[in-house]
Amino acid sequence: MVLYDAADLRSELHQIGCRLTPQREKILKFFQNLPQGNHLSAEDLYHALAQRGENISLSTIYRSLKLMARMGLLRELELAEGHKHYELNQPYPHHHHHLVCVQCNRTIEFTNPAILKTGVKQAEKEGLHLLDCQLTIHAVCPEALRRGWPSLLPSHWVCPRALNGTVTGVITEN
Amino acid sequence: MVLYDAADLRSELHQIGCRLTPQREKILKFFQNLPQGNHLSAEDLYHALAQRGENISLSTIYRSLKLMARMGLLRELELAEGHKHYELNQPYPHHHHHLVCVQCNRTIEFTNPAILKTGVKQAEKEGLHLLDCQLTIHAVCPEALRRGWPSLLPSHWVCPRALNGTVTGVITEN
DNA sequence: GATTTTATTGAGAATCATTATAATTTAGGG
DNA sequence: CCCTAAATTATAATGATTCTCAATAAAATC
Ligand SMILES: [Zn+2]
Ligand SMILES: [Zn+2]
Ligand SMILES: [Zn+2]
Ligand SMILES: [Zn+2]
Repeated sequence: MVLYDAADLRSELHQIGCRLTPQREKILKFFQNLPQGNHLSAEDLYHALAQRGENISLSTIYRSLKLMARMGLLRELELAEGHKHYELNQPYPHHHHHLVCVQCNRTIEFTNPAILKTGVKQAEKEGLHLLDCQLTIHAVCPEALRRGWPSLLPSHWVCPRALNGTVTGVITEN
Repeated sequence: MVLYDAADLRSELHQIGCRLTPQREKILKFFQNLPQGNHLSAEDLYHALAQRGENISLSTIYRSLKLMARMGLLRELELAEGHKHYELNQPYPHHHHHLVCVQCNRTIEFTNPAILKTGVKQAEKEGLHLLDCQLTIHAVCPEALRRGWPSLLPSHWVCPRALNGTVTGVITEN
């Protein structure tokens, strides 16, 4: 786990012409003390801090999250909920990915170094500078499947799961 | 490439208690005729169809995109722009992933069967029904790096790229 | 330490994407 | 062809995020 103290953070900020403020310090510290596996929205963070007596305005929360994500201190996640979530950005070997149930939003983390390697290779191949690399697996729990969800899937839908499956419709070579 | 004609689409829709409408037919057909590598937002699609003289209301566009994504006909993508993008959902072996420049939004597709395998394995392990599996690689082009972007990255930021890199701050075992 | 400069904060307005509402139209089973 | 439920449309409403600007506070300079 990588820890930035106030001095580290000040130094990182100064390098890009930004200042260390109590708000930024508290936000980063909050993420550092958050148990692994938590993914907070701006609103989540706002309320969590408020509960601790730290009243940081929502504007500042949004601004800080974006800034710190750009700085590489936080990681911005698109899970399955319509708003962004953030977590501490842990470099390899703590880099991980997410499996999300689109029905109940349960999120499971898993590591897989091969994926990061793929990202490194792909970015290199295209001459780009890699920033992040996220595998997001969308799924539904069996309970959800039983009621509601399956009715919206074509009965024979086999996509990505179907490594060798058949599909209806005309299949043409492309 | 998988092609659904009107009859196929009607059948898919009827299975879930929905009707075939000219709007739905036109939208699907539009995606089927779209060159590989295009990723349209709702607004994009709205305008593209309008240009062809097909005036489908934005509400219907939004509703159809969501429906078809749930049906597995389309794939919903979270690229780097603040709105969703859609493409035809091609099952394996056409399943692919995306490398995005967060500066210019250029998006490059690539295939990698190992990633889908990881998704299948992970979902299975957790007892979930896999729906989709997307590796999204965020990067910036060198031009962007030169001006602007690098200034917002700590000079020594090495994350995910740094398979063996060093990081400032206190590193503790976790 | 006081002064000056400039980034940052906070409250609220504004914007953007998306979803909901309700009246009208239409698909498709009978 | 008729009837009912589903779908479309225009519009309002929502929700997340960003913007604006006056007030505040870092930190560079004196
Ligand atoms: Zn995580
Ligand atoms: Zn959430
Ligand atoms: Zn694509
Ligand atoms: Zn776009």
